[in-house]
Amino acid sequence: MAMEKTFNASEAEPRISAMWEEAGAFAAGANRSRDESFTIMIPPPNVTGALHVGHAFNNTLQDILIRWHRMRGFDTLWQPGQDHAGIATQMQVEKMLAATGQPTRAELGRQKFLEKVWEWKGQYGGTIVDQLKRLGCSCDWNRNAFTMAGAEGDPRVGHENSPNFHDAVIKVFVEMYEQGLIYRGKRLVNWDPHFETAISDLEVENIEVAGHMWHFKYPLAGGATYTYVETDEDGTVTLSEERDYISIATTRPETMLGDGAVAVHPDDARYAPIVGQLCEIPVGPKERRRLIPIITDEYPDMSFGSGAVKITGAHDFNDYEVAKRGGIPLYRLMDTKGAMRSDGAPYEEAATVALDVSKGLKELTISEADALNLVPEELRGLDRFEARKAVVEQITSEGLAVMVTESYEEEGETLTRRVPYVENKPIMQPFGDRSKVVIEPMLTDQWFVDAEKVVGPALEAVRSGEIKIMPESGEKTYYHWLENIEPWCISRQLWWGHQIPVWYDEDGAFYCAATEAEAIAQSGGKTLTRDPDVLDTWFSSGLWPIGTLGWPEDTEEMRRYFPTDVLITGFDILFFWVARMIMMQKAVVKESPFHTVYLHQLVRDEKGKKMSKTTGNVIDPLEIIDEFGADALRFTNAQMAALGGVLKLSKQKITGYRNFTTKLWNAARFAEMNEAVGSEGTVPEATAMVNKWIIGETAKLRETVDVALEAYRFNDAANALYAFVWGKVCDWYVEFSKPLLLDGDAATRAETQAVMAWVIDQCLVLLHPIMPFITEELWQTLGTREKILAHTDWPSYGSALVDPAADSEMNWVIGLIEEIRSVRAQMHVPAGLKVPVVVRNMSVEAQAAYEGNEALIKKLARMDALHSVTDFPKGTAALSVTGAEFGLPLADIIDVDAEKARLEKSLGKLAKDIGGMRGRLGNPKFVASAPEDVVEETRANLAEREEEEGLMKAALQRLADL
RNA sequence: GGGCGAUUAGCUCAGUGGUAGAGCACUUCGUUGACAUCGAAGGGGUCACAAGUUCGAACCUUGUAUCGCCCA
Repeated sequence: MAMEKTFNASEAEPRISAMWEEAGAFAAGANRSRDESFTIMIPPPNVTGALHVGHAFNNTLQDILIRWHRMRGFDTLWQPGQDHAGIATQMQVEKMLAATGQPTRAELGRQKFLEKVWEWKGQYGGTIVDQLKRLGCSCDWNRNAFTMAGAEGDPRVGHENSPNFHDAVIKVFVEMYEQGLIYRGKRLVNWDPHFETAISDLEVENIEVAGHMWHFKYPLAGGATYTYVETDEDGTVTLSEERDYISIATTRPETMLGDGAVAVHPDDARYAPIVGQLCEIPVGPKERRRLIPIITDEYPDMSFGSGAVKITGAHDFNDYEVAKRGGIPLYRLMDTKGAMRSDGAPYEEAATVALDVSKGLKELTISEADALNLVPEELRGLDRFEARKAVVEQITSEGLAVMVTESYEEEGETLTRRVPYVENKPIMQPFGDRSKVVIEPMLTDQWFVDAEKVVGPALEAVRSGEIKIMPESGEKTYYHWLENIEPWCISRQLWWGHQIPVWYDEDGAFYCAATEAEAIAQSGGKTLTRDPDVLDTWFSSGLWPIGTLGWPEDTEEMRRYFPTDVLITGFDILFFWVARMIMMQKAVVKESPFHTVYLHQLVRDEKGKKMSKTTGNVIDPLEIIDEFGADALRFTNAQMAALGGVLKLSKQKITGYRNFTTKLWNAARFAEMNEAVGSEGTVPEATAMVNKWIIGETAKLRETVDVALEAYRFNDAANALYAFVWGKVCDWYVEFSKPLLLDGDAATRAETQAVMAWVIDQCLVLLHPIMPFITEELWQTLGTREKILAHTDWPSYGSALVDPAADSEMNWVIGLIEEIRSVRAQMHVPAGLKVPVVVRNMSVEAQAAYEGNEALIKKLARMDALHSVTDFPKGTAALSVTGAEFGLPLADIIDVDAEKARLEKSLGKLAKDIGGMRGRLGNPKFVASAPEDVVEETRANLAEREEEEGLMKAALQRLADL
């Protein structure tokens, strides 16, 4: 049965996948031969997800580690699963409903809508699993988990064997609540007006956009005036005028309606005369303008704008802090959609109450202030950006905008006019990372994790080295965030998610319990209503390491596989997920969930740009697998995985590694054609130097690969394998073996077959973690095996197999062949022509090396005979080889000028090297301070180079005689 | 503004103190019995710049320039 010339990936991959699956090859503990476990938790892709290049990269690295450990006999588990992805999934299903003409979410109601989501999940939730299988991921697919498993409505499709994740989430919430780590509060949170839910700080993207800064006058109450004085650095007065207003700059005029105060810096002399007075918000019905106090606070920056800041505690995070410090009421202006409120009492009524508050006649509770709608009737119900326009217009038309003089051209003349002072300037605006709409700081009741209370052990775990974050720069980022951590808002006003286990009675008192029955019992038998909100998706994925192993039950898996070992994930979710997992596992089971975190960058296109649909530079890993095979993509991923490096994926690179699979295939094909198959796995005995040499090289490779993988240097492992297979086995060993296999005696032939078979097998074994498909296919094609390759033992041989004599002899042979080829090419000797070689002054070692390998030297250098001479004939090109003076007698063909140029060039290079080495050795300080082996090596090197130089010089001399 | 990182061959990037590397691209040659998805040979680099530490610096220190990323 002759092998095909190339590996047919599209035919073989599904077949091999099926074989692995049937064999249960990836089950937890498969091929286990020792006690240590090795566990990786997959970063659960969104259940809505489709495989993109980032997943492909990330999962390739995980699979490499998993397969490597499984082959080494560890009790290995790669835990797969999906994340329920609250917002993303709810969005996807709503889209589907709209596209298929079904009732909307609101029309369906909560229960029916959730049924639709579960249905959708059953239908499409397995997509990513199939795609990961195509990549060759050796997860224990029977254990596939889901972060919503066991929640209400779960029909258990696609994660039938996963534990009851929901119970774990609820238990943790209740426990953390009882420990005082979770609390409910009315706080300013990031509100997404599109999804009408609170989101966490991390889900907000601050993007710089073109914005405006308006300057308005807030008139002083009762027409009061003061002298406004500006001075320069020296204290010289630069401006002094009577004012009846205070000037305020704002980028958000629509929030003026909710102002509770104007703040100035306590050191700001300009406003000292009016601190404590009231001023008027210059918007709203003229007869009912609200008055607010002018207060002092450290927050305003005296050099920014006018130095005076309006304080809208309910719509700005900085103002919120000022308002809390100053006891300023928080007036909410918008509804959940980001429109101006239209609820509550008429403006006049609300404004009257607010005025009493400003005057100190009345105090409001937070809820009372929140109930007050201070939006004037004509603005109620308007979108916030419409309201902004209306407010600006109103103020300007009333003459309360700060005016500046602007010059303009008209009919060739330069004229001036007075215009409102509006600065065009870039401002940072918050956007929802999912909805892409402007986020509104909003005062709402939410649930929070008191992050400050759980952050300590998480910080300590990394500081103490219990958890190592790679690359190290990740640790700095981690510290920086955790040291400045804010409360984590975990409630979401969504339907798809873990519903918060809290029930309220009619009086608003609440009871936190795992079940409704327990809550009722707590309440003393009252009628209760459950909190409609669900938990942030990241709250549940934060429990991934234990929830997937059956916690809170005391399971066999928990005991065997927890704590897990390595987490491989993208840099972008260090805070979202990694830090929170550490915090939560520390809080719940008092252990670090893993000992190593490997963070990688985003996978980009070949130019380093982010892949995006709009740019059109998206590479679809499934198309790549179709075209080049999964192994080529995987090898490319491994090869580009330099720690901390930018990941640039190009089709050209993938093509190159696809070619590498072909190269490997053909080396195996050569072995098969020469019956060099059927290795027993034990290192073969060898007598021929060639065979001893390649065995030693293989041993070095195994060490290099293990050292690289141990250090998560996937690129080093991949590059070493590539260099070995292509540069050592294919370029040299296969060629060396030909004379032995074709013309050698029976014993040599048998030995070489055995060694070749072993070497190819070792290539397959060592390459398997990176390229599982082609190696498995070849493994089973080349012999009848006891075990599949995925379960074959990883070798442990090492440098003891290196034979120094074989090593130096073969390197000498390679050097000689390369030198002959080089001279031939530069002298333009026809490629097919066999040439004689002359030699003199051959050392014993050189003679032995030559004679031991004459057949293959002759073949690979295309030489016909070696003649010993006492003097080189005229027109002989000298070879730069140690241990003997070799030459190519090319009297008829030699191009004297070309040969002179060649010699001079190599002499130039030699002179540079020799100069450097002599300089160093001539420096007594070098000899005194440098390590002995460095000095020794330099001496030996120098001697060698000097010998070469002598040969070249003599050759040049001979040319001159021609 | 704060933090982190990068700058090495035409391109993409390895290289943590001891002779500057790989892949691709390029040039020349090749129907050599595994492979043209191939083989052989070759050209190509003041390691961003400046100063310092050192016997010795692409590598360590400081500064400068340029470019990224994260956070405000």
